[in-house]
Amino acid sequence: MEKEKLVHELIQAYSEAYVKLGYSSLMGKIVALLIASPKPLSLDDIAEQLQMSKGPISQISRKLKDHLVIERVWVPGERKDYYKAAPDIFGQAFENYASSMKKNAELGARIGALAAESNLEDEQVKHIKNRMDEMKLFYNKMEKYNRDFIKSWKTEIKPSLKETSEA
Amino acid sequence: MEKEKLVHELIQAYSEAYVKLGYSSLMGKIVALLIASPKPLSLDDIAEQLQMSKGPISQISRKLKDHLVIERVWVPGERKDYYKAAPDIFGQAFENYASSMKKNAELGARIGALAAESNLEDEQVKHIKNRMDEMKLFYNKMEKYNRDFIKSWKTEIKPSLKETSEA
DNA sequence: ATTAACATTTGAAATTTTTCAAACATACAA
DNA sequence: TTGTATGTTTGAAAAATTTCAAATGTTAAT
Repeated sequence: MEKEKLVHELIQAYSEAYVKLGYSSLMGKIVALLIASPKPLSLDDIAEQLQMSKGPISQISRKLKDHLVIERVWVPGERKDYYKAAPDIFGQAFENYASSMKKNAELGARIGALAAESNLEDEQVKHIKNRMDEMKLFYNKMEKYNRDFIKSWKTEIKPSLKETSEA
Repeated sequence: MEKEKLVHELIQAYSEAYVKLGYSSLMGKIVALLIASPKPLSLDDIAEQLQMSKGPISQISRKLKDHLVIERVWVPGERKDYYKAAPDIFGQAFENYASSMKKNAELGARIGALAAESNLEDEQVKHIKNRMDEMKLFYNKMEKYNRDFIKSWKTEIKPSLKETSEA
């Protein structure tokens, strides 16, 4: 299979995966493109490869950079901005997801507390309280697993890779 | 705080959370409503509480049922369909997420294999291969953690709750 | 078999999101 | 300072999604 097809497939798959995760299709495409590129790409490069105007690419790239999934890098002698995938892009994406899950634990805690302040004699309120306690417990446990996983990835697994694809 | 406000807050929060996770707002609302309800609700009940027409509710409910997040239950003497939150709704939602993550490992494997079939002399192809290997490794490890977590939840943590909110 | 009570599908309307092209802003070079 | 190369914002157009109301199926009781 030729290189172009390879990259195209990756972009396609990422585009769909990102949509499924609630992000924009363009986000997935940019991420895939940068993952596939050994060299940093400029906004113009990205726009050209994706056949799109620069406006949305500028916005989405900034958002991705804010979320630490990609990085802006300086290329000597160049005036343009260049972007590349973050050194630990998979780990970083996971950390973003994990922090959004954290909010679920908080939600359980918050609504549970409100229920407790309310009338616990009421059958439905009692029911809600129970469900929220379960929710809190679930997402707190999950948080712990998430922390363990990312730690093991960062300290043991990832360092064992020899690629030296680092910045 | 009164009960209505409580439920309203939960619905609001779930609606937003579901959108953030890439599902529809209505999905989140239905889920929240069923979580908050001690009794199963009919499509009409849901439509009335959410102040919406029944069409979309019918569609989304079926989708939620297909994904095992809610269940259809038979209410004696009633002709209507009734729905309730799945007994382990949090665990089930997590399993759905975990299975979508599985696809990431598969993607890494698939594209990595394609790269290997291709010209590994090419710098970019080699780069892609490396990234895909990392991806595969990451999501495989994650899968293992996910399995461990859900197992521990189902066998140890959840059973320790005494609510008996089961079917 | 007919009717009544429901769920589901459908096509159009409303809404939201994405994208574009152009205007604008910024920073560097001359 | 002026001009040029670049990134960003913006308002409108295009596309996709959500919702509704009405039509259509489906099931169960009579």
